[in-house]
Amino acid sequence: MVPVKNPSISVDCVVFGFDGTSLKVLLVKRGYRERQPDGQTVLREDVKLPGSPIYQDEDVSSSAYRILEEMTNLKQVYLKQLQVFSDPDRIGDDDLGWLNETYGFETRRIISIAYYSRVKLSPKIISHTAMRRAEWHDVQSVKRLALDHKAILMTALKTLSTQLANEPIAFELLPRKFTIRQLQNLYEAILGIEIDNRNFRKKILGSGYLEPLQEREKGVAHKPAQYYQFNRHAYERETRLKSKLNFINWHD
Amino acid sequence: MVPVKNPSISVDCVVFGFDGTSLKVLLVKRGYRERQPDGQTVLREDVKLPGSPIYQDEDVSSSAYRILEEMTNLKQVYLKQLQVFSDPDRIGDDDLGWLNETYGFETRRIISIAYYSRVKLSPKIISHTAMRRAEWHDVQSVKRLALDHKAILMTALKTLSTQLANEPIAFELLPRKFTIRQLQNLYEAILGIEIDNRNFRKKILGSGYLEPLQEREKGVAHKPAQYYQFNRHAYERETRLKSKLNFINWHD
DNA sequence: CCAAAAGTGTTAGCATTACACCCATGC
DNA sequence: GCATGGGTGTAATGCTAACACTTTTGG
Repeated sequence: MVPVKNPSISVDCVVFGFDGTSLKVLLVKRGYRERQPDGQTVLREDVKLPGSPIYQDEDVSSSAYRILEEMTNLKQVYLKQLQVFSDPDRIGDDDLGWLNETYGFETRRIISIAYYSRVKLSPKIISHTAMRRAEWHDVQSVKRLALDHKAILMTALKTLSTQLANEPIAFELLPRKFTIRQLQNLYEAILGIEIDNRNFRKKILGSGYLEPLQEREKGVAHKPAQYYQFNRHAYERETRLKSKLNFINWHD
Repeated sequence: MVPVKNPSISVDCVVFGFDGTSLKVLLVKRGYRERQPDGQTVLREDVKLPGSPIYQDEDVSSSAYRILEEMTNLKQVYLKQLQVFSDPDRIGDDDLGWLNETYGFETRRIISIAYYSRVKLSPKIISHTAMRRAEWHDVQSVKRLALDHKAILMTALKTLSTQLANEPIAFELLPRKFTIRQLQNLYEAILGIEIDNRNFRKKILGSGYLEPLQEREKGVAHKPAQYYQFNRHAYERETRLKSKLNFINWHD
C-alpha cells in the first residue's frame, strides 16, 4: 500500500562526502519538461538534492532518515535539521509540471525542511548511490540546481564549516584510518583556507585524540605516510575547564 | 475577512529582552480546560510562547513577523529561524481541546517552526506587551510552559549564547547608550559565567567598537559610570584577515 | 565618614604564527 | 639519482588569566 504524501511539506537532504581531496555532495538526476515560448515542451535533465514529500503521520526527521537510507543504504548516520525554506517563489513554472507528473501535486505552496548529513565515502556506498541515479558532485563545481536547492546547499556548506571549526566532525567524513595529510586537505577544502603543515600537525597531534596505527601507506612514490585513527573516547572524556573571555570571538 | 489558517504549520516566537540585570523572555497567558480523572473539566491557566498557525498563502517568515508585530508593535526586528519541532507527541490531550476551542483544529499533527528574536526593552514596548496579556519573565525562573515550548525556549537560549559569543549582538538587547557594567552583566547572564571586570574592559574597549559618550550616570550613590554606544560602522568595516589555525576550537 | 560601584596595570603562561630542511620511497 | 610528498623544531608575538587598590559619588 502506497503511503499518503503530505502535499505541503517536503524534506531535502544535503549529503556530504570527502574523497581525500575534495568535498562531494550527493545529487540526483531529474527529468522535466521545459515549456518553450512557442508553447512546445522539451525534455530536459538537471540535478537536485535527494528529497521527497513527507508521508502523512510520519515524523519529519523519520522522513529525512528514510530518504537518506533509500539513497545510501545507511541507517545510523548523523542527520541535522538545517532550516525551513518557504519562499513562495521557490517553485518555478517548470518545477510545477515536474511536481505534478511525479507526485500529482498541483500546488506551489510546498515548504521544504532541509537536513544535512556527513558520510564516509566507500566503494559500497558509491555503487549503491550509482544504482539510484545519484552522483557525487564536487561541491566547488556545482553550478545550477533545481528549485532553490543551490541556496539549500550553500546553507548546508556554511553549517558544515562552522561545525568543522568547532567540533571533531572531520572524522565522520574520513575513513576510519587516515593520514594527517588527508585530514589537512579536508580542513583546507571545507574552510577554504591554506594551513601550514607543521603548525597543523603540532595542533592536531598535540590534541591527544589521534592514535598512530601500526600501518603506513603502501606503493606511493615518496615516504609513506603514517595512518592514524580518531580516539573519540579520549575526546569525550575531556573536561570542559576552558577559557572564559575566549567566549567572545567576534572575528573568527 | 478572516484569513484561512493552515492547520498543519504553526509559528512560535521566542522573544528575548534584557533589563540591565537579567535575561527576559516574552510569554503569553493561556486559559485551557484540564480534564480530570472523574471526567469533569477544570479551568486552568498557564503560559506559552507567542505563536499562531500560519495563514494559507502567507510566507512562513511573514507569519513570524506578523506575530512579533502584534505582540510588540515592532516592525524592523531581527528574527531568525531556529528549528522545526515536529515530534508527533508534542501536543498533549489538554492542548488538543485548547486548539479546538481557539482555532477549531481537530488534529494533533501540527509542526511548529520556531523563530527567535532580540529586542531592546523600553517602557513603550513593556506597556504594549502588557496590553496583550503578555509578560516578560525571567528566563532563569521559567519552569513549565505549554506544549513543547520549554524545549523551544532551551533551543533558543543555546542559539543566543552561541551568537553572543561570536557576534556583536549584545547591543541589540541593550539600550543605545549603556555602561560597561550593563554589558558585562548581559554576558554573564546569558553565558552563565563570571567575568573579571578588568579583563572584560580591556577586551571590550580594546576592540575599538565602543565609543564613549559625553554623558555619565546621574543620581547614583557611587562613582557614576560612563555611557558608551556601539559603533556598528567601525565593526562592519573590519577586515577579515584573522587567525587561521584558530579555526579549530573543539573545546570552546 | 561610610558604603557602593567605577575604574585602572602588571606579570606569567600559553597558543599561534612564520619559516627551511632532511627523509623514505618508487621509478 | 631524482622526483615526490612525509615529517620535524625554534623563536617572536599576542592573547588570556590572575590579581588589589584608588576614585567618585550620595546619604
